[in-house]
Amino acid sequence: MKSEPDEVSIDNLVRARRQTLPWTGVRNYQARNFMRDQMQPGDGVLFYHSCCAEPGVAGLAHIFGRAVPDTTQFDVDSAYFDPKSTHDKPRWLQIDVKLERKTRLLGLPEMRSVPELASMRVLQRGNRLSITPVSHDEWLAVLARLDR
DNA sequence: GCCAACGTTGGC
DNA sequence: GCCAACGTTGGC
Repeated sequence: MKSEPDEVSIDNLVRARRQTLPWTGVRNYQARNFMRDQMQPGDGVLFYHSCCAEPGVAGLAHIFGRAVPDTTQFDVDSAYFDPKSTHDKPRWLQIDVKLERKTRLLGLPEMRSVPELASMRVLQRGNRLSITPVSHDEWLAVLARLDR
């Protein structure tokens, strides 16, 4: 799951109450559908910092609970307000993410150097999805690399 | 349903 | 700040 650290960083998650944050602001249907259809409570999450000086995996987390309507879509004061969404038919979803641990930064150049991560979705050219699946092998490769 | 225009993302 | 890439929008 990608986030701009200026918006929400791994340190925000470390300091959050119960070390849990609602993942709000996803405004892409494919990413929303991952939350709705694919993500299960307990699923592992790689917390990835994007759009910053040092992009890369900054921590590990897991999914807590199920996807529910994103509260920010109804908040007129939010940058994520969506006037076309209704309470009856909410368009966007959020899901709780709970910290596992902050890790050392596994930076993008290092990730690109790992053969097992060559086809990782988040690293593909042109990928703009803020939520992308991670295969079991990719997960293991990231964990192994973090232990170095 | 097509497709050009536009806005956003994200690495550098 | 630049630029490539992509998703969304809206006219037709």
